[in-house]
Amino acid sequence: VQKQIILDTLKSFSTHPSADELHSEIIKSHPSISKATVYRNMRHLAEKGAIIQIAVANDVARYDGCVDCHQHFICEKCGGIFDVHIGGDDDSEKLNDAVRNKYGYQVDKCITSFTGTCLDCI
Amino acid sequence: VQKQIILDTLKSFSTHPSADELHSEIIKSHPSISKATVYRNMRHLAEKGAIIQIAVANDVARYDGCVDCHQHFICEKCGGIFDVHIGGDDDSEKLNDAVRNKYGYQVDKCITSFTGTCLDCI
DNA sequence: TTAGATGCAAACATTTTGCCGCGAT
DNA sequence: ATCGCGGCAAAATGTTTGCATCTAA
Repeated sequence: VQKQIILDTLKSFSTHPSADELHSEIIKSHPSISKATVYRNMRHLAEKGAIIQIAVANDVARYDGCVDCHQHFICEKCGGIFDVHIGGDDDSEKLNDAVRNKYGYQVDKCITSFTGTCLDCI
Repeated sequence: VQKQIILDTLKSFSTHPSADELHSEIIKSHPSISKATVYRNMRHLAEKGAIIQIAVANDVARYDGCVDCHQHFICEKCGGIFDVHIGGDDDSEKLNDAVRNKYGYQVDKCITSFTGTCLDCI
């Protein structure tokens, strides 16, 4: 199954690659894997919750193989995405509960993204 | 200038329309405005900070004419986006400062998005 | 008269799909 | 034999751009 190759390759990234970047990396070791397969499996993995899809304004979708770190810092200069660990699950749950109580929605999760300028770009 | 028409129409929405939805609404009153103009002006307005572009996973870009309410709840069933007001600017600033202190990035803002199921879809 | 804005259509990039073949159960 | 997965290319989608035109300063 190619799914495992794709998942392993994604996890080997410290950055958060797009499907295209991931495919470029994968074909170095598995030249026959097609882009469609990468896209298909990325979607399946994201639906299963095995990976996280990061939606970025004015940019393609990026993927994160680490499902535990839910926060990202996005540099508006270079487009880089960096992991951020602020607060904890408690804080997230507190926010989720606040939304549940105030609006009645069924809240699955919350994601906080920071934007600005990264160290290299300053 | 069509920019004002576009901005006014966006502000008349209680929902957060895509560029396409916004264009459909605009041509009801101004039939000659083209999609390219809508896209162009949306980008300019978003760059100026007059409107907010909302990036959604597996969906097109949506726009928000209200720049003050920075939080959204996204329904994964119907794709609807709803405004959420939890916490305040203080909380945001506290998070921003935490990221600044821990990582040294220049943090412009943070956005918290909640996902789950909305009232209609429950 | 110049600079910017607009409409139209074509171009573009990203992502999805159809179809066929393959391999495992 | 069947069923799902994968490769390839084509399609679909959303967004941007080139160009000619028009308007306003």
